Amino acid sequence: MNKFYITNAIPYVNAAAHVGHALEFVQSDAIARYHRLKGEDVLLLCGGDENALKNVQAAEEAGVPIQEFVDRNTQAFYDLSKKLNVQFDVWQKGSDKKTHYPSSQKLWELCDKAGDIYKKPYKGLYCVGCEVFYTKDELNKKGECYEHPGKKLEEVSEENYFFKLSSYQDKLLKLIESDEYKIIPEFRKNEMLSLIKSGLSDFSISRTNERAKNWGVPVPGDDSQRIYVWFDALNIYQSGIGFGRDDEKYKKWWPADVHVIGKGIIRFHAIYWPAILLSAGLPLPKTLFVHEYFTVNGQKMSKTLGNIIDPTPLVEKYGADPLRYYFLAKFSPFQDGDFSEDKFREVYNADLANGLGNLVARVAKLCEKENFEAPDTYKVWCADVDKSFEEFKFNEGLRGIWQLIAEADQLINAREPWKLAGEELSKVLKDLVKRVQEIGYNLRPFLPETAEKILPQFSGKIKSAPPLFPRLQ
RNA sequence: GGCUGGGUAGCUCAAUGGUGGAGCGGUCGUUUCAUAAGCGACAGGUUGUCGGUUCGAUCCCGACCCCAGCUACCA
Repeated sequence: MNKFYITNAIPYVNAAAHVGHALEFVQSDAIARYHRLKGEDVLLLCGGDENALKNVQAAEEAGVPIQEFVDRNTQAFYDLSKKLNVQFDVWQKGSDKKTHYPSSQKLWELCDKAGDIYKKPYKGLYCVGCEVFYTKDELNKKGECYEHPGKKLEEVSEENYFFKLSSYQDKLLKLIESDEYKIIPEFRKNEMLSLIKSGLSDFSISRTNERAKNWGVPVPGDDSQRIYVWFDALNIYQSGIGFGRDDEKYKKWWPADVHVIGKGIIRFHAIYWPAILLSAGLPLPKTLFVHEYFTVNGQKMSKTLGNIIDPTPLVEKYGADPLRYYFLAKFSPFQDGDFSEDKFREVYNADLANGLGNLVARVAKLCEKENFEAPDTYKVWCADVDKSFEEFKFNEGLRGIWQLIAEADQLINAREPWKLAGEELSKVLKDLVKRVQEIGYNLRPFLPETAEKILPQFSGKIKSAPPLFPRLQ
């Protein structure tokens, strides 16, 4: 049995989840379910990026101890995943001292042994908002960072450890160019290639305890420093499957078959991460699937704009599958798409209530009246669905399924089964039931709850049931 | 500023170097198995602007305008 290891990006837990997180959860879950249903041995991982300094700041602001703060926030993300019927097999917390700490320290030691970690005094412009050092050419005309215009940068000097990213420029270029580490979509791959060609600089991978406020994974062999963000956060993909503590498990699952991420963190996944793994002598992930973002009225969601949409009330109001459908069917993963509840409601009525739900209801009723007994479930994957998971174009797979729904509706109108009887009627019903079974079967990775209602309803004696998706007024 | 993506019917998007398509919404007709659902029909949009290449461009080239994103701690 083939293993398939997929990771969802580790949410940054300094703030609450928004619909964008929900989108990625659902995408990862659909991919994982598809491969699981294909008979592969699948593991889907997510977790909490908890060691970042912003968490410390946010916790202080909230007046809550750091650990309690990250536990609470991470839990909120996990709860959201459950509400969306997303099945994470592993939820790895970055602040877990037993599992994650030793794993990140091992990774550090491997890179250190390879001679890729060195200490040097670093003097730089530090943005307190970003918790990051910038070089002059990374700042706007006023010498401020783009994320926090109006905020003056501090000149800070401290000794940090650095990772020799510059040594891996040529190797990375080859690996990405050849698709040995495949970046999807193509335009993101090209973006990364040109970034690598423009030259890579070494990056800082530690902070003093003071700056880190004693939060995060201690640097092995130097208790005055903590491992800094990305070196540690990316390693959750490994620590969650036993790296550094359970070799058997790690060897079974690593490397990741797919990392699912949003475009905002592509550099770290496309460049930092493979370089770190190369240094440590570990296998590289196979595919990086980079999705775009939700916008609201054409603009990015941001705290400063105050246009962040909380998915939780939406799931509670409409249920997981309607949202999953809207996310997966009505957006291209490779293009920003505008999210709106009004549009969602329109889609709900048109596609779910009038389309899928109504078809299931009308066929069920026709069968019930005839005491029709279903033949075995028709178990065939649609070509559109297979293709959509190969290419990560979930919207196209669902479009294919909705084509089947339209064809079934057309068939009913054409054959008018309510006017038929006997042999002729059962032939039509048999055909219709087969179609509904096919639809239910293919719906499983996308709308698991709905599929789990349709398939049992259309086996054995078929009975009418309450509407799958009551029409919204 | 640099880089990326995009500007096509009310909305969301697709398409090809050769008389501009789909879905949704809307309008009209029709059916009754069904969730006031289904089916059928209709929709005239100077395909961002200006030039160029071409027998011919929405699709190729150039310039420009507009929108969005990334610019090293964003799903």
